[in-house]
Amino acid sequence: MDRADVNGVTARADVCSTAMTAPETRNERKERTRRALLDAALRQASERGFAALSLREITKQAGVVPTAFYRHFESMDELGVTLVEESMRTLRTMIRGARNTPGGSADLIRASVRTLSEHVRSHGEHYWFLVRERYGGTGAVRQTIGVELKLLTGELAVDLARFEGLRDWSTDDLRMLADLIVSAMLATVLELLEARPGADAEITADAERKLRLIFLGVPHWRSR
Amino acid sequence: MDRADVNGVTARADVCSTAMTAPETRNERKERTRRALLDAALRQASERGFAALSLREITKQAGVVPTAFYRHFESMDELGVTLVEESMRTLRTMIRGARNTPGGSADLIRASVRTLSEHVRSHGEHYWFLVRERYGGTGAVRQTIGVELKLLTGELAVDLARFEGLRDWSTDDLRMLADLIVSAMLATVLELLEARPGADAEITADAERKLRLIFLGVPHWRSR
DNA sequence: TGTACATCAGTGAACGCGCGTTCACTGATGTAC
DNA sequence: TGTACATCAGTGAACGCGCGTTCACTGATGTAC
Repeated sequence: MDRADVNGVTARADVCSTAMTAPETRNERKERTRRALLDAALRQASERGFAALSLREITKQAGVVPTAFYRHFESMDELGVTLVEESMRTLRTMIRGARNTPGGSADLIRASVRTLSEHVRSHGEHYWFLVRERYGGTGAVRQTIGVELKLLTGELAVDLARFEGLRDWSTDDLRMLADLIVSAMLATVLELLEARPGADAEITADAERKLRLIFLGVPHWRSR
Repeated sequence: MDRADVNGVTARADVCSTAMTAPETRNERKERTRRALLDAALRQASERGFAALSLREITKQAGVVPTAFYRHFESMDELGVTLVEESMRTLRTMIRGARNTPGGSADLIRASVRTLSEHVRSHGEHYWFLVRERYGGTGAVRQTIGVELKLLTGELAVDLARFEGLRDWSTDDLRMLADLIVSAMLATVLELLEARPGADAEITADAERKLRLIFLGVPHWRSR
């Protein structure tokens, strides 16, 4: 496969102009090329890392000539930041999903971990990208992810403050707890990504146990 | 600086052949070039990631012509694996140091975290390399680190088994606990590496609190 | 509706550059006698 | 100790390749009248 031929629309339109194929405006076609570029970049970045990407390979996979790249992005960095934003949106969606599950504390842990693992399975490339670039990346991409993760940790701390045994915890202790949870869950994400798909149940059970252990300590915590 | 001039020995030997400068055999000089290559590679890899290295830049920094590289390594991959081994040796030294500190449980946490943070400060490049390639790397380098980290976690689990409250824990629970500790400490390492040096005290205090919280849950753990 | 013009996504040739790797070489160090 | 030869770390020219980026272009789509 040499060209993905994203823009073979013209031919198709000629063949079945009277059928129900969308007429597709110039803007729509441009947007489609843009997506093809982002998708190709995400796929490659989640495999080899963003730093190893080449503009020429991306455009080739997107079925477009190298110079066309500049019609959509000013530089690879701009594309990278766009990918961070999209991946972060995925992550936030997951967290919102986990937050909104009803049920008691034990069920909440189980439900949250399940939400996490399903999300990792269905958005693997976004999670690969985030984990990879968080630790292995450079420049704007890496930094943006770091900042966004700190924000998410902060939000989680606020969520935690609403729980029974945590109401009287200091802000700083809550942040510490949120931090601990986030790093445990990031490790879980990496395990899920690296594992053969069959091992999901084992990994999620493990993640649940880690969270359970952490929360077992909560009632006995003294700030000083 | 164009050349590091690792091998400017001849000139020096000419000038002060009667002084106490080492005569330096051919083997010693070769070893010195090898080290210069490894050092240059480690420095660059810990900044930009191993995947972004170029053989030509490494040899330039080592003060040697590109083709000389092949006198020491068959490929960049071979050099990479050597770097993993050296970094892992550093990590193991640290863990051995932490293991051998005497004192009670609370002191042990404090002393271990201190050992960790001092080690990260004095071997920053090794830790950058490990963290970067563990998550962001590819191929042999990444895989080797993953395996070695699993081994270390296993050793930690064995260590934990000796503690009072953990004697009757199942092997699997101990591994889970060790896993949790390792991921929390890896997150701490990354924080230390990214922080301005002044923030060390804060970060280590935070790491201590995380470990304390985890161990608070231990007496209340029920395996099933 | 039909025509004349503007827009602009995608093209393709061309550029200079740093890359990894080959090869035959040089000349100081090491070794055998 | 002195000489003749072997070793081999480092050299430098050369190669073909994929890279990012420039530029003038084409021709379908969109717009104004």
